[in-house]
Amino acid sequence: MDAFFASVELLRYPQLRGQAVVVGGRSAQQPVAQPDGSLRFARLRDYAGRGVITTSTYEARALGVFSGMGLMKSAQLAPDAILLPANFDAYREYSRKFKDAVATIAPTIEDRGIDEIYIDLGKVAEETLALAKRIKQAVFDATGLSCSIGISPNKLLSKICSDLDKPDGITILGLDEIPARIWPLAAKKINGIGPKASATLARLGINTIGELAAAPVELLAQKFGRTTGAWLHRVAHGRDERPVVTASEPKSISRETTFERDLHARHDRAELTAIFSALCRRLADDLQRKGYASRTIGIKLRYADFHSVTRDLTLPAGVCDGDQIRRAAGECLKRVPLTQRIRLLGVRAGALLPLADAELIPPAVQAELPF
DNA sequence: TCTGGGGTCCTAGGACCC
DNA sequence: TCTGGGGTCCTAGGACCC
Repeated sequence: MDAFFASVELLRYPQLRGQAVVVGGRSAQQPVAQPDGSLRFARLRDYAGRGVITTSTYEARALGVFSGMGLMKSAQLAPDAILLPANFDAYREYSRKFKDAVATIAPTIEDRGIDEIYIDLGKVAEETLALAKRIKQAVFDATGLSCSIGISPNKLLSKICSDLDKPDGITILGLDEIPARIWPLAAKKINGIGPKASATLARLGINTIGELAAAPVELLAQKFGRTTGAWLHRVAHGRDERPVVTASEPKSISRETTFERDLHARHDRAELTAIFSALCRRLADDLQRKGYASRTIGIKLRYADFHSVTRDLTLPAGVCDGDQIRRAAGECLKRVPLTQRIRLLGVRAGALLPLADAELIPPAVQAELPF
């Protein structure tokens, strides 16, 4: 989906169309109704506090403002951009709508998050371009939103292609076109090559996918390890055999929060304890609502210097009760250094078991366990 | 007053078992 | 008179993605 969160907001506030708009910031102000009936929108320059941009419109991107950028920094680049708080319930609703719309045409769909899917078109007997147009039309009819589609022989290439003609684009690619259309692209366009790997590649003089394809696989194996080296070689040649996976079970569920100001374990103990317990309760709610128990409870701390640590604890059986999670997480907390101020606290449930057939730790037994 | 929140996958070492 | 070779589970960290 194109600029998904921002585009959903524009459905609600069509008067903002054509303007630089960003979504993000937990404490961002909702628009305020004016006496004349119009809405007054917050501007980036008015924002104070922590937070990042989750999505920006293409007009905002033209000003250098992208997802992941800190709001305070983006305010310097685009002080007049409109800032809207995120409305996740609405995004989930539109996510459901666009996926359902695609499923009426091609039901073999792999979920890749709130705004992205892979579709297996192998069994859909229709000319490719007409099919792509029909899918886009179905998405638009269901949501009023545009999307960009890449069609190719595999997921790796389709993912790259979907990005080549954004927004509202269609890119169709055959294997014979890899040298001309894929090799000139930056190596980090490959899903799985992030900042670290591209930096390592750059140090080897490898910047494009074509340069990666031409690199000796022994060199890649030497710098990245055998498995990753062989993978880099394969993907640079456009090779990918992964199937479209239509169903999967969650591996972990977590809740975390970044504080408005860094907190100290001793000095701000009461506040930290309240936040910690609230996170555990929300995690317990999530688990029960989704029908899972967890056998491994973990915590995450991010210190003021942004360095993070995790600790986890595997239990003899599953838990999904807030107090039990709180106690297990409390044990984890004891194993973590607490001298530096803390900016983030999180709680995670791993080793998930379907609640229906999970062996649980009864609360009465829990009291006797060493945590 | 840089740097969210929710995930997945991989690696690597140590404990423990046969 | 050194101490094999598998295997699984647990823990911690890190890269990466949406």
